[in-house]
Amino acid sequence: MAKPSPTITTIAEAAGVSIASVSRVFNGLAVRDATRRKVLSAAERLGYVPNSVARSLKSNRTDQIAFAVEDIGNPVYLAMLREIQPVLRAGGYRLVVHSTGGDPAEEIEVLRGLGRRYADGLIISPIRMTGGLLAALRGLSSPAVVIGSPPADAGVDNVRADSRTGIRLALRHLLDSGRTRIGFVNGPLDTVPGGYRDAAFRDVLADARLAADERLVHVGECRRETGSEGARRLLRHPDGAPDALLCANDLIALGALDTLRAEGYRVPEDVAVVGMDDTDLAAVSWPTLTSVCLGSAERGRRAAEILLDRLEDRPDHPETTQPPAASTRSVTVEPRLVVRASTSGSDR
Amino acid sequence: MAKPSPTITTIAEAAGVSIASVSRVFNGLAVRDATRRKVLSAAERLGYVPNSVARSLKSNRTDQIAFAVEDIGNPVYLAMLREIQPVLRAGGYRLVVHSTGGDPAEEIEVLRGLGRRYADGLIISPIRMTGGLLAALRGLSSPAVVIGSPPADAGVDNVRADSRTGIRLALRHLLDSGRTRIGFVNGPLDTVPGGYRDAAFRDVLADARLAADERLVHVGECRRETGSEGARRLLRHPDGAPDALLCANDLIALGALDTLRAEGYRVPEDVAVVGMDDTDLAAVSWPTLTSVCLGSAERGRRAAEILLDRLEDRPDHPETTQPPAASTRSVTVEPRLVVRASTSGSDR
DNA sequence: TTGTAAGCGTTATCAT
DNA sequence: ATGATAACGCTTACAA
Repeated sequence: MAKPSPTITTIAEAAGVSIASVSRVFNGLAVRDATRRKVLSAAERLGYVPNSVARSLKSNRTDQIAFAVEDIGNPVYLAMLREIQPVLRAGGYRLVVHSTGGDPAEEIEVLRGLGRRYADGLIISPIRMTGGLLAALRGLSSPAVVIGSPPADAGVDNVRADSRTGIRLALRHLLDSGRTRIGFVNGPLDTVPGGYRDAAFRDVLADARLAADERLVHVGECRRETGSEGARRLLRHPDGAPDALLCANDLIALGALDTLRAEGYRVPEDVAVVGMDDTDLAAVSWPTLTSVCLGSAERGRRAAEILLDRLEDRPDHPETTQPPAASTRSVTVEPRLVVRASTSGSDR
Repeated sequence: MAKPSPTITTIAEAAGVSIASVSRVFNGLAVRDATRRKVLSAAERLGYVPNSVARSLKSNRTDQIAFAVEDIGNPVYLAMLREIQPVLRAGGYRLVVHSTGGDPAEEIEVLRGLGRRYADGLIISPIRMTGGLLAALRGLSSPAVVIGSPPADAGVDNVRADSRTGIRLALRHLLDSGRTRIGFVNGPLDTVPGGYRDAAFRDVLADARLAADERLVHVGECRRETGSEGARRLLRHPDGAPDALLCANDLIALGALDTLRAEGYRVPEDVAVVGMDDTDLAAVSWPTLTSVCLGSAERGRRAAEILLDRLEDRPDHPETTQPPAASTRSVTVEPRLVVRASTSGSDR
């Protein structure tokens, strides 16, 4: 006996009222007390639960937000998710999570999916800002917030990190502690943060009147192996090993630590190491890792808040003239250096 | 000019065909080639995208699966999510993620939400199996899979870990390497795995003819601080420090390592340490942590597969007599010991 | 092959 | 305050 879920019609009949009254009861509209009681008791008895799909069809809202990232297993994106979830929940939204594997085609697919109106809004943290992606974003009918750095004319709300300043903080810290031969292990240059980091590294060194030395720069993937390989290579520098390694993220830094340990260098005495993103791993590694916090968590939270704002602003009657679509919002979250043992002998 | 999204009606008019034909084209049903072309070109021109909500209302499917856990930031649940996502994606489902904060009331709320039919199925990994939760699960109209250990008569598909065997593996490993005074830092006893671990610990010691010593057992939360405190307490044992510490999860083990290091014990020479769950942290800590892998990732994958099976079995016509509702499926994933430096001096 | 029309379960606009 | 009734955008008999 597959009980066909009761609908307002079922309840209306059972309670001897019209479907309109049932609807009113469940929407908290004005009804006589007696009616409300009849409806509620019938609903209770028959186990009625409102159908959110039907409601969505009428109201044109799904109470869902999509969150799309390259890999939800990545601690950086996870940190965003952790902050986004409670904010949206408080706003009455469910969260649909997409892990796109960094494939721009699949990211665009997610955007097209949004056109199907299964979600009321989108938070996306694209790994690469391709033209197709930006076009798809622009064509979106629902509000979206980008966590990342789209070009200013992209016309989309965004929350960005400041990896330039992050690099600067890290380098200043190293220079201040007397390091002068600083190696740099970066991730792919064709990503937005990768490019920024590279430029910032060179700028800051120039400011400090230190010559750029290509043999002190290694480019690879954002993985632990890159850190190991990069460190191995940079340590072989003809003028001797560098006295510090700046790494594009914590995973790379951990790989570098592996190599340093294997090759008998002391950290931080012989070589100081700095990571980026300040993930959980930084506090756990040995020695604990100095890392630049780029504010993933805060960026997630801000993005969610901005999206909720946009969602609230949209009246139920799309015909109504909108308050002149408050122009694109762009927020930058300040980086913060978290000093731990890998650069400062003092804490264990 | 808020362009009201085009619907099949718009397209039908533009293409000079009926809405049925438009629908057929988008569902890959038989239509004359000329018709298909007309429809597709109109759709392309007007930027038509099918409305998934309307489709859901008719078809009674949402193509969404809900995944509910206590805290999506917990590496164990994250490992599940990472495996679940691609499986469901391949099956054509989106993933709605709920982080309930471990509040049974909120878990039940998620289940009630399911009644609203915003998802076709559910994977849930409850931290505590309360009666209310089990009742809510039983009352569910959609298929659900529990990652955890509901009672056999709960009548719900489940994928369970075997923490008993996990504890056994860890203890055997320690005993085999000559440790005899083994401390145990456990999490809350009123959770299912917590209880199992406690019982298993005592059983295995009894099997090995070792007396249980309450002063070698510490119970706390599943947090790093518990590990530090627990280790601190157990090290003060009147007969001297234990020669091994078994910890209920990796986080606790990291806390224990902190204390051991602070108090000058060598790991593993003086005290061996074993964690559980084999999270990313285990490979990163120093020394790297021997840990019992309870198969979170595999459990996630299996749960998703089972759910997809159930979903496939359900005919579009609920009236049709079902194949006798293949009785409840219960799968147990075997634990696996991952030996690292914290118990075996040999690897670095 | 195609079109007409009847729902799917709501919400919202009318009268009453 | 309540009840008919018309949407919402789609799928699907049933007819043609």
